[in-house]
Amino acid sequence: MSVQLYDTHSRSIQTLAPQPGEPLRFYCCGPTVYGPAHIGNFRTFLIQDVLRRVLEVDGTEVRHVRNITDLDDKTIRQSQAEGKSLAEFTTHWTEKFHTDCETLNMLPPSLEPSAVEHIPQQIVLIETLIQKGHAYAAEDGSVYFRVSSFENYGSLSKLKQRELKTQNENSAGAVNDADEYDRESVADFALWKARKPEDGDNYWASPWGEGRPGWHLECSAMIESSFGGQTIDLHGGGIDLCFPHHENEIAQSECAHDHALCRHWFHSAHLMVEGEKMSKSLGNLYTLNDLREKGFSPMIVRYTLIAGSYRQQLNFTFDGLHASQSALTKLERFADSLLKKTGEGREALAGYISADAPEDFGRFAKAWDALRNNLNTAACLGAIFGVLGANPAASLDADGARAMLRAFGSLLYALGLELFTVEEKQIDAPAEIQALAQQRWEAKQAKDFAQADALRDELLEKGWVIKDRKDGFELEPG
RNA sequence: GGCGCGGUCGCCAAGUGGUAAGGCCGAGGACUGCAAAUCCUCUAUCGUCGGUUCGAUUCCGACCCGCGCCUCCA
Repeated sequence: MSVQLYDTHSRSIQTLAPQPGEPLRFYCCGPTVYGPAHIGNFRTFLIQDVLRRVLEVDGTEVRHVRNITDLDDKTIRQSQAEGKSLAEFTTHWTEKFHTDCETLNMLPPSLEPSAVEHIPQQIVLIETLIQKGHAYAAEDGSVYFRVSSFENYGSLSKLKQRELKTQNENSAGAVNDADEYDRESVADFALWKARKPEDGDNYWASPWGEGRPGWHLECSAMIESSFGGQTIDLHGGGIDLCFPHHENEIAQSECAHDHALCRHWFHSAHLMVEGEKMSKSLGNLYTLNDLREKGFSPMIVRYTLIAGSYRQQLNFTFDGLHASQSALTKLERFADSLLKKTGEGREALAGYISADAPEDFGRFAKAWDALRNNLNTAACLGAIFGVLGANPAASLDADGARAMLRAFGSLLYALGLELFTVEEKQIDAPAEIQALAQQRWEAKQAKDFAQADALRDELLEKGWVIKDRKDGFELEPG
C-alpha cells in the first residue's frame, strides 16, 4: 500500500511516505484573504484535499497544515481602501473562505497558522540568516536575502541565477525597479520591508526598524513553527508559486536550518475559463457564489474541478459543469440501486462513506489504484463508470450490495464527493401557470389527450415546460 | 531566450510497444396516449514528417500549433 505522486523537484514520480512513526508532514500555501477565493484557488485546494483523503484511505496519518496569508501588499492595500483595520478585514475573508471550504466538502487542515501571528518567529529567522551571512539590511531598514549566498538557488524551478538576471535586464530593457536601489542584486528578495506611509498602521518593530515581513518568509516561518523545524515530507501549491515563492522558501529555510525544507514538491496546474486565462479584466473570474447563482451546486463545482489531471491545465466551462451534473446524477442512481438491495434509504449512504477502506475494493480495485497512482482522478472516475456500466447491483444480494457500497463509499470519501446534495432548481411557477398545469394533469388522467396537449402547448407558449413524473408533474421554465 | 504542460471520437478526457477507459452531447431501440424521465445499444486508429522495432498512438529526432511560468496571481 502506498501512494505515488509526481515530485516537481526530481521531475519524477516518487512514493509518498512519512518518516517512521511520524505522520506525513504536509504543508500547503493557503489563500491570501483579501477577497472571495475563486474557483482557480479552489482547484488547487481541492486537489490537495483529495490527496490528503487518498492518503488517509491508504492508511497514512497526515498532518495537514495550510496557512492563511493575512499580511501582504494585497491585504494591506485592500483593507485600507475599505477603511477597515487589517484584522477586521482579513477575519471577514478568512471566515468566508472557511464557509466555502466547508461547502465544497473540504476537510479542515490539522492546523491553520496565520502570517500575522508569526511575526516574532519571522524576525528570529531573519536574524539567523543575517548572522549566517545570507541576508543583509539595507539603508532604509529593509532586509534582503542574498541569493548569491545559496548555491542551490533555482534548483526547484531549474532557473539558473544567470538566466534570471539576463531576463530581468532584457525584458525591461533596463533594470529600473525602484527597490533595486538598495539591493546588491536584482535576484535578492525582501525578508523584511521597511515601513512605508501607505502601510498605515500595519507595521511592527524589529531590530532593523519598523516594518513588516516579506511574503516568502511568512511561509518559511509558519512551516518551521508548525513542524518543529524539521524537514517536511510534502509541500503543495499552485504551479505559479514554484518560482519565485517556493524557491525563496527553500533558500530561507535551508540556509537557516542547514537541512532540506521539504522532500517532495506537489504543484497543480492552473485553470482556464472557456479557453481563456482567468482574470478580472476578462470578467471570467468566478467564485462559488457566482456559480451557485447560476444554478450550479457546490458539489458540481467540486466534481468539475477534481475530474481532470491535476498536472494539466483545466479548461473550466459551463458545458463541463453540465456534464459534471449529469455524471453526478449517474453516481446517485447507482447508489440508489445498491441501497435498494440493502433495503436502506439514501440517508444510510453516509454510513458507507469512510476513510476506513475495505481490504478489498473488489470491482472498484482499478478505480482505487488510479487514485494511488499519481492522483489520477480522471482514470478513477472512468473506472467507476466502467463498473456502473455493467449494472452490478442487479446480481447482488444484500450482503454483496453492502460490500460494494463500502468500496464505493471509500472512493467517494477519497474524492470528497457527497451524493444527493445537488440543490434542485426550485423555481416556483406563478399560480396561474400552476392552475393550468393542474388542469392539464386532470385532463390527462381522464384520458382527454387532446385537451391535455392543448393545455401543454398553451403552457409552452407562456414559457413553461411540463415534465410528467410517476405520480405527478413538474414545471420547468422553458 | 530559459523552465514546463499539452495537441486522442462534436466537446471533456484516461491510457498502453501488439491494433484505443470513461463522462457529456448525439443517434437508434424499449417504455410512454405523445413527450419527459429511466433502461439498452451505437460512434475514433491517437498534430505532421522521419527513425528504431516483427509491430508505435505509446520510444527517439525534427517540425507545426495551443497554453503556462520566468513581474509578491492557487
